[in-house]
Amino acid sequence: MDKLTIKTLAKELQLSVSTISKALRDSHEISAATKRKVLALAEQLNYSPNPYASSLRKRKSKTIGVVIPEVVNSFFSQAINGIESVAKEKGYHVLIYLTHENLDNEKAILKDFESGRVDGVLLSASRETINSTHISGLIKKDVPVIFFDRVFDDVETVKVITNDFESAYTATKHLITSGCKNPHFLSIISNLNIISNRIDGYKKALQEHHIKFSNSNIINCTTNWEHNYKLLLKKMQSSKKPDGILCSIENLSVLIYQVCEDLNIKIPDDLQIVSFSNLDTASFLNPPLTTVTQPAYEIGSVAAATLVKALEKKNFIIPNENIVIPSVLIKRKSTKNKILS
Amino acid sequence: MDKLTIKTLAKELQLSVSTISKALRDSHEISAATKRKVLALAEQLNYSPNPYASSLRKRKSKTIGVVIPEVVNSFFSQAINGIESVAKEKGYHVLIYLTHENLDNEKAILKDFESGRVDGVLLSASRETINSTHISGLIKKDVPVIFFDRVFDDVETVKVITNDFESAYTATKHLITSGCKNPHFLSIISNLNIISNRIDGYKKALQEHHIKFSNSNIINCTTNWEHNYKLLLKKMQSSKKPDGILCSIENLSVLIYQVCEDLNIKIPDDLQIVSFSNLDTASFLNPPLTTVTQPAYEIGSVAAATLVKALEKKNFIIPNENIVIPSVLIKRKSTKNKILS
DNA sequence: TAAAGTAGCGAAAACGGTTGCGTAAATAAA
DNA sequence: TTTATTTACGCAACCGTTTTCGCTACTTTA
Repeated sequence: MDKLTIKTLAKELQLSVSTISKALRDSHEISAATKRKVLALAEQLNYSPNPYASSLRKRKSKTIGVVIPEVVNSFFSQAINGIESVAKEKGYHVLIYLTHENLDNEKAILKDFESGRVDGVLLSASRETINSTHISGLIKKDVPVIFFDRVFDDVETVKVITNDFESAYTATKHLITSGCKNPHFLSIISNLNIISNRIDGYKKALQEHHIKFSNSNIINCTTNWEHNYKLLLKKMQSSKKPDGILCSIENLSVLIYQVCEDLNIKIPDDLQIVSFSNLDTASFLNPPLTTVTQPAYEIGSVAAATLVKALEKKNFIIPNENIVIPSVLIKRKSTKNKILS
Repeated sequence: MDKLTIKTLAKELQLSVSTISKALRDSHEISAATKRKVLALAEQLNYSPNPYASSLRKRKSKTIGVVIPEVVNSFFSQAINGIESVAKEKGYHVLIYLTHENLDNEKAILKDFESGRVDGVLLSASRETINSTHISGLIKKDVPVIFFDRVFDDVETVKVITNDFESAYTATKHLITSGCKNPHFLSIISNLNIISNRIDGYKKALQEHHIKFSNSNIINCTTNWEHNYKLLLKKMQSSKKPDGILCSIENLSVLIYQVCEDLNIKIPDDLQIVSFSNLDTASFLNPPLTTVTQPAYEIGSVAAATLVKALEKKNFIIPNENIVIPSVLIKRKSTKNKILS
């Protein structure tokens, strides 16, 4: 079978390729009758235009690149869901890349994007990322980059985020009013805004309740599960062990549950826990986990919609703006919900 | 700034475009000295070749299309993880498409692939899919399609699956030997192989233990959460209510936990549950959920590796073969683990 | 020394659409 | 009827690479 191109149609209908092309794109230069004939034949032969030829000529790929740390994660998979829904609606295709929380991977991916493979980028930085210098190349090539969730302030673009500071503040306050005297902050070492913002919110709550903060209140995990486990095990057996934990990373909440089980620490009696988490199963954990639930789907869809809108404009300028979609604290049984006066 | 193409390099170095192209691709026709110069300039100018021009010319996109029902799902996100890892290693890009369990969406996506957008396809069918007729167009255009997990026997290609029949058999047997007299099968209406295979495995276990099977033993859910909830609620209050459930769909396990909580049904005393599931949180549910855990990552990576291998061959032929990677039954507290003689 | 082979590079034709411009015929305006 | 305008289409350049083929100069072999 011969390859089926626009030329096939042209020959068959005794028309020029340009006429076919215009007819297929519903140009006003072409008569309705001709359009009908062309569409009919295209349909009959099951013709579909080569996207790469089109992309080459139009300098548009109708493709967006999504760069995230990981996919096995409720937050990110929900965000993808949101992204995909608007991409599909707007006729865009989505390329997915995982950094696995590694900065070099992130750099390599963004570098590849300088080839023009994608029209725009949706990026959630890895935990190793310390600034946004590595995206300057993309900006220079007029490839818009929109950040979501894990953003950097030093780059002038749209950042779709949640209210990390307030959420951490509220969550910590919830721990304290539920009786915690020594709430800790469980997280990862990172230069990420979301982390520092959450820490700040946490600190503010401590301050308001006259609980003095020390650096040992912050438990920093790594990517090494074994190491993290031992770290937490040790922490939970120390003399000044926490009676409350604000967990900043969804995956770590499972870890702290594990440690509590192994050490026979009762939640919430011995330790209260609230975690930033989008787990569907939060309410069915033992005990049900109090969560700061982020609007992951919305963050993804808003980021994608903003990007697409920019791409469709003639001379798009990405405003330097934060779009904040608030998280919600869902109180469950891993905290006591006491009301203190 | 002028656009940076192979011509820019050619002009700068007083060489022809073909020489540049060959140098960049490390052709033996080009001297080492020239290659060095070209590479150096390319590096210096931060040149990266246009992938669409290359794809057009080479008729290869180095891109694979991944079509799955949903992404907010431990199994599929782990599978993506596996797919991405081999794609990255082999220099392939991955386009993600979600069917949302809808056959029309699936058809539309596969239809789009006939344009040559992707070199190959990794497909896990939607629950509505009843056969594989809609992929014949792709096959005709020599776009290899490899199925994973949710496969169809009627298409001659590689199918990467797990041992659904045996797993369901083993899981059901586990329920029965743990004391269940009336184990039910919780699932969805679908023509999918995985469903019928699991039902067959379930039936075989019943038969071996002389438990008579009736159609009412199979609880069929839809995509409507509310409807499913009511259905289960009713089922669990009926006179012949189940004392054991084999849940065939990960998402439904949360539902049954919810119903049990609302009806104050004790797990595992009143109802034992085992679910096909890849939830990280399974061991921390209340009670910990006995699961048939599928090798999701491996299924994804094997499927991707097989596809890539086929794509790299000159005249690839996709063998008609099943690659079976076994699941493992992990017994936890949602079943009793009694040992009956 | 002549014939044959090889190394290194360039010209040009693809790959499959898109688009600015030109033009002939048809229609409208003068 | 003449002129201006519109309609509908074709021509050909172009998007940025890749690849075949041909050419020259140089090296090897008989």
